[in-house]
Amino acid sequence: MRYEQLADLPCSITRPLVALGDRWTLLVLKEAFAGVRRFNAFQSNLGIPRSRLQDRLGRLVDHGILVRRPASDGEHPEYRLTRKGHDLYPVLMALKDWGDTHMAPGGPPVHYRHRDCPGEARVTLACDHCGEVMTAHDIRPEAGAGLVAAGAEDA
Amino acid sequence: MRYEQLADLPCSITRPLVALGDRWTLLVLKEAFAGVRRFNAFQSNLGIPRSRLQDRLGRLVDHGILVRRPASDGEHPEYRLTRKGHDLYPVLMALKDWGDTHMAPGGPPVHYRHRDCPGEARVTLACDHCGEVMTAHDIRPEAGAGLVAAGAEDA
DNA sequence: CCGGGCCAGTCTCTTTTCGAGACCGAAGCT
DNA sequence: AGCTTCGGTCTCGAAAAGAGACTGGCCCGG
Repeated sequence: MRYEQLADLPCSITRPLVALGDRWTLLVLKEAFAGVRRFNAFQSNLGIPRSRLQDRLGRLVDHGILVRRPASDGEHPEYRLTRKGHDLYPVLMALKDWGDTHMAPGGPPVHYRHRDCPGEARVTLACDHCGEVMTAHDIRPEAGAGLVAAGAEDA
Repeated sequence: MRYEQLADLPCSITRPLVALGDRWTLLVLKEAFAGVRRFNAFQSNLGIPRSRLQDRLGRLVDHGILVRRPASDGEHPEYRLTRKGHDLYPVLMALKDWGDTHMAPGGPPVHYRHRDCPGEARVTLACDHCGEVMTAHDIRPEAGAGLVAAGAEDA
C-alpha cells in the first residue's frame, strides 16, 4: 500500500500518475476521446479483460474523469468524459507528438488536423508571461501554496 | 502477451503508452527530469522496490530513453536522459498542468518558472498552421503515411 | 409467451507481476 | 583486516492481471 501513498506527496506530476498510471487507464481514455462510450466498444477495441475494464471505468468515474449514465436515447449505460476528463487531452496529445517523433518509423499513422485548416495539432511548452518556448533546462522550480500547506500539515 | 501487441497498432498514442504505461516508469522519468541520476537516489525518492527499479531502468535504456554509463567523475554508473528521453518533458508537464488544476486543492505545490522571468511553464495545444488554441473538439483525424504502411503490411 | 441475441457486468481459475527484504560482490576508507 | 556505501540480484508470499465462462436484463420476432 506504499504506492498509493505517493498520491499524498505535494507533487502535481506524481498525483495524476498514481491515478492514471497503469497499463490500461490512459488507453481507456484515449478511446473515450475517440468517441467510444459503450462498455463493449472499449472492451473489443482494446482487448482488455472485461473485469479489468469494469474496474478501470469505475475508478475513472470515482475520480470524476468519466460519468456513467443511462444513455441519452436507449437504455444501455454510457461513459462520457467530464470537464475534468476533457482536460486530459493535452496529455494524450503530448504522448502522440512523442510517438510520432520517436516511435513511428513510417511516419505518423494519423494526423490530428485542425478542422477546416491544413494545420495540425501540436503541443508546445511555453512561458505564460513572455511566450517563449521552453525546455526542461529553462525551468526554475519554486515552492507554491500547495507545498506550504503540505509543510504545515506535517509539522 | 496480448497487451504488448498493442504496440504494433498504428497509433502514436498507444505505442508510447505500452512502453511507458505502468505504475513506475513515468515516475522514474519525473525523477530523471528533476536531476536524479543514481540508482539509490531513484530508489529512495520513490520507494520503489529495488528489483522493480532495476527492471524499469533497463527497459528505459532499451528504449533509448535513458543511457547508463560509468559516471563522468566517480565510478558509480549513472542514468541520464537521452534526446529521446528529454522529448518526453511535455508529457510530464501536461500531467502537471492537469494535476495543478484538478488535484491540488491547496494550490500548486511547485511552480515551474521560466528562469529569469516571472512567467511559468504551460502546455498548450495549438494548430501549427494558424496558431489557434485547440481542444479535442477541433480535431479532424486523417490517415497518415504510417497508417498506409501498416495497411500494406497487413495485406 | 417463448426462444434468441445483444448487452453490461460478474465469477472463477491460472498465470504474471509486484513488493519486502535479505543477500552478494566490488570499491573505498581507517 | 574490517566497516560502509553502492549497484545489483535472489527468494518468496501477496496482489493484480488475463481468459473465458456465466448471469441477468431487455428487446425482438414468431
